[in-house]
Amino acid sequence: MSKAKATSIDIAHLAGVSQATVSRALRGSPLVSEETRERIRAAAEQLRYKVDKNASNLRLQHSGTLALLLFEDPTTDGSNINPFFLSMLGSITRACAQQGYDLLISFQQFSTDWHADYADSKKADGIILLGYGDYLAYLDRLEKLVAIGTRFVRWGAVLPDQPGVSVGCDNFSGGQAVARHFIEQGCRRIAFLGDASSHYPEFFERYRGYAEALAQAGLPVDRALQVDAESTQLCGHEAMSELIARGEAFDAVFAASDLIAMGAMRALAEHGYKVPGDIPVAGFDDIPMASFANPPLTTVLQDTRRAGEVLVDNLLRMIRGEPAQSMMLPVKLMVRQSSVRPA
Amino acid sequence: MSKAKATSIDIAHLAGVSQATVSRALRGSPLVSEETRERIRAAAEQLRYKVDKNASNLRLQHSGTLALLLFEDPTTDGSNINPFFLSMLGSITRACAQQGYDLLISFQQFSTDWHADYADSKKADGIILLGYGDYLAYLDRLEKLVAIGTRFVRWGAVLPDQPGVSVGCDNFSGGQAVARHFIEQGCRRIAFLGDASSHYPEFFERYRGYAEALAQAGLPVDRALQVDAESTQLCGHEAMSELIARGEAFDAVFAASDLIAMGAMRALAEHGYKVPGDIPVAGFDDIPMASFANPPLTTVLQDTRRAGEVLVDNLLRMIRGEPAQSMMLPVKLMVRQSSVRPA
DNA sequence: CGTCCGCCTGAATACGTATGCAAGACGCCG
DNA sequence: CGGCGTCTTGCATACGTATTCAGGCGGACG
Repeated sequence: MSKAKATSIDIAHLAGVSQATVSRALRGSPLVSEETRERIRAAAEQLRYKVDKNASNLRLQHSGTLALLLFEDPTTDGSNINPFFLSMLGSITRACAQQGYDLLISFQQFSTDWHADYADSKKADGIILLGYGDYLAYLDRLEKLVAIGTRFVRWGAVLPDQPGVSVGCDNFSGGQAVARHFIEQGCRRIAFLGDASSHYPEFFERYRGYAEALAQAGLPVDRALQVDAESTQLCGHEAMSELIARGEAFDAVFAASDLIAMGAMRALAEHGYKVPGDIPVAGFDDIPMASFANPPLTTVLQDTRRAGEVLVDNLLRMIRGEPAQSMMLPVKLMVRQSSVRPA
Repeated sequence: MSKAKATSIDIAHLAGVSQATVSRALRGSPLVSEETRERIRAAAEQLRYKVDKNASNLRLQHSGTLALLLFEDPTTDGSNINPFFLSMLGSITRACAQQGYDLLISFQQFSTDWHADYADSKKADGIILLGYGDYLAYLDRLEKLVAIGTRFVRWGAVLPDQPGVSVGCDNFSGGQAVARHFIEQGCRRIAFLGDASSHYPEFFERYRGYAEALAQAGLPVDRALQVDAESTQLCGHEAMSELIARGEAFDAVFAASDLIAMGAMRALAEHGYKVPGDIPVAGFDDIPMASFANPPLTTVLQDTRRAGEVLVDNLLRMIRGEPAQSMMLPVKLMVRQSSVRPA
């Protein structure tokens, strides 16, 4: 085995043609005769030749790669990533592979100045943005990305007049479905655990759906039943404990994410509440853990597989210069044991 | 905003120097005076210049990128990836970032002919191999990788005389610890759910540790208590059901992975066994789900954070031409409720 | 005053591929 | 026999950066 990697010139030499012909042959150009192509293919095989992507990309001015930027709350210690995003990551990877693109992934502190390094440096043809965080603080960066013409799509709440293309699930309907599910069982004071401000529009949409369902049923929306919480078990535990400490009466808990719900269930148990007997609970996301919780957690399924495909598809469309649109994906209420009061 | 990306020549023009000086200045060469460097930095800032990685990599003959190849059993439907590997992925990403490398990830069907495309095509300087699968079938590919001089490390069982560098946890001791934990509680017929052949050396090592602990306690190793299972909940459920159907008496279950354990617990419940009252259960991996199982699952913790660091560190060492060694990481038994019989 | 040296800069080139342009071979038609 | 079109190939060049080599400038020293 010779040490140096073979180049197209080596192949040309071996096959008795010019380097240009080698390049054409291997890229499937119709200009080269089948006979020559076969000879070149054999030579390439023999020398274990692989096209040098750096050279190729430089020449072609694209990279055949997408970048996935995963933002994290600086609060999380980092060893365990939000499982919902991991699930998205899996489906995005798969969608990329299917389209013949490589995927570069990078974890970003939400605070750092990331802008569009990957795209600017031509390491990636486009960017996928994923992660919770303070949306309003984030907005001006999105605008900057649009201004400099970076191709990107983001996962998150889909709202009117957003910069760039966004894909997200129908958080509003999801929130509505959960609240209705509780209302149908006779619950009247449903707590909401999760931030509910425009800084966190995904949670906010879930909250708005919940509030809408209450209003439609003629029930009051009591802000005393809402407690801020980021999407971690710890925050869920704290939020639940705080609500209990407030002494406010409640007869159901809607957590804005499954992690929050699991923390809340633990806190409820610690305070002697039975789930769902005393207090039914529901979450949002349908992470794999949800169906293994004790009791199995009612939640709202986001179709991550579909989401990954849509994200990648939209991004590739932008890269090709075709029009791309923001899109809202349907959700599905998964009723499990945690939310159903025994009759 | 001009459409075309700025190049080093544009910067040179603007700063009134040559392209060579721009390159030197931005790479921190001591050859350029501080005053000039500052002028160039300002010009680069103004034009939003970013080094073109493709050109840079072509010139430097390296990519500043590592590739992570994640193998999957063809059996899994693919929408959900083994959470343990996701956890590894998270820690590897982090370790890469810390070292200033980008990470390219790719899911591979175990059967496809992957060899070393990423490294050969210079998209990555080295490769990390991750995933279960038939080790013996896989071996000749590893040997081929070594033969063509591809830099790679793999996660898996660490055995004598393996091709290349491997990093894995101490599966043998882990298996031993679990078995001892059961034996101390008076269990004598401990079932083992998971493949136990040299085709799946990680599980096999766990099995060997288990067998060793039994032998040391003077207990017989009964092959009738072992059932093959791959690392999914479904397989765990099937394996457990089969063992019950066999009518073989058993008084504890050691599952070779947490997913298997969770499937097994469900099967036990379906057949009316209480865990841990009737049958204590333990798993392996300590995936995040384990502590949320019902009851919380006793398992063996693999330190994925450390594992990621060691993998990346070893790989970078190889890339730099320094010596790298296979390495076995310690494990820790996490005793939770699922394995402790009420007194 | 000439020479040498240290410090900084520019010209030129290489990295490996893809493609526009020109041209050779061949056949066909006028 | 010349001209034209088709099919295939080679030559030359461009992509943007990093580095080698050569040289200019000023000061110090003999």
